[in-house]
Amino acid sequence: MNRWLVKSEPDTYSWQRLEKDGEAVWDGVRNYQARNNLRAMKKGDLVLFYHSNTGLEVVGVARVTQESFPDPTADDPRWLSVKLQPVRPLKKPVPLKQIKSDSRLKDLKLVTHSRLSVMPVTEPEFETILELSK
DNA sequence: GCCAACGTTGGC
DNA sequence: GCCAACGTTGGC
Repeated sequence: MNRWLVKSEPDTYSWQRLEKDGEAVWDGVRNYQARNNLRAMKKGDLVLFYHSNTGLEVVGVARVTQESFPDPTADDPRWLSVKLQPVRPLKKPVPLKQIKSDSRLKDLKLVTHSRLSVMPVTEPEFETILELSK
């Protein structure tokens, strides 16, 4: 199983909305690197859900429920979407500030490549974030 | 609201 | 194919 992190501006699509909807089509990604990451997602992969712009914290864990398919909102079928379902909210959201100050997370793309919206997370990084959320 | 970082576009 | 100009993202 692989692990990922996706970013969303809560004003556009929040974790609370995902919980309410029960499942979401993760569309609108228009960046090649992010697209390649969507393509590599497998059903059952776990996904950290991060609020960008407002919030600036990891707020929940989601799961991939459908592997990549052409993004219904794109003209070009090469852009892809996946489906996500909420698993659980973090007891304590993990703020970017805390992520940046933890040496175990220094290679996380959220820190090193801040504009990427869909990124892989290693298992130790994933576990570290869950640990910080307790 | 500002600005740095990054990606994309388009002229040459 | 290079690079300047421009647009967008996202942290502060």
